[in-house]
Amino acid sequence: MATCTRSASSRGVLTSGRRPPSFRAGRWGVNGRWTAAGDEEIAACEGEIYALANEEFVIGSPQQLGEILFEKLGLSRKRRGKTGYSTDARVLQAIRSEHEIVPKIERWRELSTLIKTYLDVLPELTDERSRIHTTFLQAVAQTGRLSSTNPNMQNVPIRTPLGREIRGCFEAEPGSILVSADYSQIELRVLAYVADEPVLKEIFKRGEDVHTATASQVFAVAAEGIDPVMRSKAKMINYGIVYGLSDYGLADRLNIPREEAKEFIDAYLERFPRVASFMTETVEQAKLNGHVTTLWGRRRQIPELQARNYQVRTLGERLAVNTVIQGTAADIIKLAMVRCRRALSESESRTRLILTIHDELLFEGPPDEAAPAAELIEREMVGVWEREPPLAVDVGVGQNWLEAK
DNA sequence: TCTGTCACG
DNA sequence: ACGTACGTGACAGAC
Repeated sequence: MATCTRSASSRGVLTSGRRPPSFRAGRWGVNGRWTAAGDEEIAACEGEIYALANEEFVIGSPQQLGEILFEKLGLSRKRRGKTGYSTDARVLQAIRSEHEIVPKIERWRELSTLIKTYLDVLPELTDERSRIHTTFLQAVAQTGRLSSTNPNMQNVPIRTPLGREIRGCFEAEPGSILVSADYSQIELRVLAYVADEPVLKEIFKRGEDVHTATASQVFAVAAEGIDPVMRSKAKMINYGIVYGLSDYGLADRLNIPREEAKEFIDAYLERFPRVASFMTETVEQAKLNGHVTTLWGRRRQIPELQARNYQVRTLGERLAVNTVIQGTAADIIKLAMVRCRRALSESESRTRLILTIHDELLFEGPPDEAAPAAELIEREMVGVWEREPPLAVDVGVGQNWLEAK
């Protein structure tokens, strides 16, 4: 992979270098059986869905699916888009218990997405060494992040059990090993710093689990009393704050009444008051200047703030706050890439940076170098930032990308 | 070509 | 009262 500094490419395009992660045909043979199983399960799903709907239709058409669910079967209509009622994953989740067809559709969606987008495509993109080469775009994402295309290596599945199988298909070259290093909750740490919020900073300085600690603050319950449901609500609130969520948005995502969502947000802002003032001050400044800047001076113009249209203007307000946080995190990982490459080179390491995914760096190198390389990488990533709260990095080593994570 | 959906962070 | 979470890229269906 070529190094990615801000001046690296005037055309804004970088291709990954000689050693991208491989997607091995051998391994694929094993998974060939799995894909066959996937195809069979999809076919079975289809049959069951048609039987429950009492007709055949194109399941992949949101229009036709909407007619079946909301007109023929009379299920609850949630959000609507430009052309009709939404049938997206959140809607299906909310109406899952209303009809047994819904879980079948959810399963069909999961299988068909993973097979069509990844399993059918990636093996076709391997080179003669079974390796895959992505292209990084440096001048697309408005926040300063890199993006990845053809194929997009920054959205390889991991969240579901099936998705994890796909992640595991990316293997180190024979005789090499992968080292994955990711920043832990980098955006929330950046928020704690830029907002100078003492309670949030303290959570990170103590090394506590930030979502559990937030749940404890918001719900006024001791950390020991926080169950997984409360923690996941707090996680939603934590990230929602970074993105500028509304009570309506939180209510929709947590499937709770709007009043309750409003109470959660109010409780959060009361417990972390400097986050509230950071948001209003950032928006105020952005309205005056017409732009925001990240900690390292990356600038984003936000013309939306001048719009007369309310919807566009409030979008501008969310962009202002989010760009400072996401953009600063992008600055940090770019600096980390430069530092890691330089330090590996100076120590005459044979370990190479092969992929960057917003808060994660992936390296490949000789197995006997993995331990010292992991130590070096962690040191360089943490060392980008000498502020409070500190950054934290999780490092893993493995033969494939799933094991390394 | 647009829209909806969904994969990741 | 408004409309309702940020940033991407890929795929399928509708027009």
